[in-house]
Amino acid sequence: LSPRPATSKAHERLITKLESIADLSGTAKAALRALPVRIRSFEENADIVRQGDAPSECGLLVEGFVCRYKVLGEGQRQIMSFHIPGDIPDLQSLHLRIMDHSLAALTPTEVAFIPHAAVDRITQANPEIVQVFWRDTLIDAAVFREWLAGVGRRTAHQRVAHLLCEVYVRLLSVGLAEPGAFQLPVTQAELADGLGLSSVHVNRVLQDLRRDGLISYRGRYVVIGDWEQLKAAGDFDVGYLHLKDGGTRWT
Amino acid sequence: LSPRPATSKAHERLITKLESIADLSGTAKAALRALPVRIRSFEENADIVRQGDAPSECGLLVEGFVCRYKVLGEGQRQIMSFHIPGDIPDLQSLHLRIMDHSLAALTPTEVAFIPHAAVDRITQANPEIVQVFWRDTLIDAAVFREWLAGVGRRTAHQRVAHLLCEVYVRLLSVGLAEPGAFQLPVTQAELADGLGLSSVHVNRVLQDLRRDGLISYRGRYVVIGDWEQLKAAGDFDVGYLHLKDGGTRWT
DNA sequence: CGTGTTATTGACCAACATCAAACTTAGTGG
DNA sequence: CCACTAAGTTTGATGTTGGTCAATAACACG
Repeated sequence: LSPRPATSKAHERLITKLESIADLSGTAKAALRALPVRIRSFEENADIVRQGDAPSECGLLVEGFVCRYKVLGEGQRQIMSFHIPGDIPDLQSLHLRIMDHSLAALTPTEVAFIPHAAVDRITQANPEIVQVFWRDTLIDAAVFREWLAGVGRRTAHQRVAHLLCEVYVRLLSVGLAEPGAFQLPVTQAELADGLGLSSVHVNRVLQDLRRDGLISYRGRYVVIGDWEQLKAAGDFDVGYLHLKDGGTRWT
Repeated sequence: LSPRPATSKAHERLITKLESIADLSGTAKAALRALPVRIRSFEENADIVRQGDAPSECGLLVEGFVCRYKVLGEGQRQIMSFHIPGDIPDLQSLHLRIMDHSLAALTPTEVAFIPHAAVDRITQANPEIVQVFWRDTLIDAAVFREWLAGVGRRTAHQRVAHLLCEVYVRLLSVGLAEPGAFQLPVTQAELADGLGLSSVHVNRVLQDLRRDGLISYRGRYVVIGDWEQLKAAGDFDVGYLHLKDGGTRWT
């Protein structure tokens, strides 16, 4: 579907993302732009990759929102991360052949698939690119750690506030949020699955945050009422996102 | 302190560990054995690296038990992983300069520090080694995901059982557990901080597991009473550890 | 033996889950 | 433009897992 503009958009998204976490030389950017991609669309709720699969490509998210999740024994779901355009949520499949979790579209989505072989080639030819890609997967891990700490030790209020801060800063860092507001195209049940809470409780906490003026929202559009208080409520410290400038630009 | 035997032990530990998750060529092993290390000891409870540090070396654990942890706003602690000999818990510091968490010795510990410069050199010279190291950090991330799912969605009983399974299999896979039994040199309060529970509750759950014959222990020595039931109780599936043979050898 | 840490117990409590119903909203087709 | 529907949000009532506090018992170590 519309290969020309979509592919170049894919490449620009990727470069924007990588430049938010590291510096890229001209050569590196050129090499990245030469990466072959195959665009595919997914509808809301479709699985992009499934636990147990052994994919031979990585999916670069071009448009839409995506999550990683596991389904546990009793049929409960835990979402382990949300992803925004520019992310490659299954970059890890490059060296971990069997998926230990699934990837699903939370909105209608456009994904640019890049063959593992092409990624292998570009990384072997260009040590700078191994570094950024590796770094990107390490930042994923840092985010998992932060979530783990949150689910393990933070209250429901802190968790919700923290998540809002995280999504906002990440969107900002790739130019996908306006100052003070952003799209969060996710149901409260999905938030709950990411926060280790019930959707009922998420709803109540969101109401508290609105009542206290920290945020407001209509539909899936979130407006930040008081950034400082929201950060405080979420015990949020950007450090763990390892953005290029330490994230100072966004806080 | 005793450089000769300690260093070679460090290298053997590393190689054993890496061979549990990937195949290594002779060249790769030779290169790894040439890695310069500086051995240091830490006492129980000492911090090895601290959140906010920008280490210039990676620590390869040679002897002892180590954990990664974060301290949150209200002074609560969340342990995010336990590490056993052969692990390089801060390998990530290679591409994530500022530590977003701390590393502490849970027992008297021996760590072999490897300068980042040396790791950079060995990886640039040997694509096989980038792959294993990268893979190792990806497996760390997979473990975080599994813990996240556990803390988010599993009951206390499941979490405790799951953790016991995990530690057991990981020790087995590097030859540090006998069949059916292993050392777990960790207090119940530390387990609690890893599981997102209170130490009181961990104690009660452990008693249940003993009463039901799934495990038994004296001091810090755990004996598995019924492996199948323990796995079932913990909803444990080795897949996420991404061991070389899929982990089938250990289950 | 004493002393400090860790494990265990009991009583009580709170955060959050569950269940179920009502209300909104956005979309769809007539 | 108006039912009609399905998804999502909100509310209330009630239940449970696991937390907190505090005291006691076991150890381990010098």
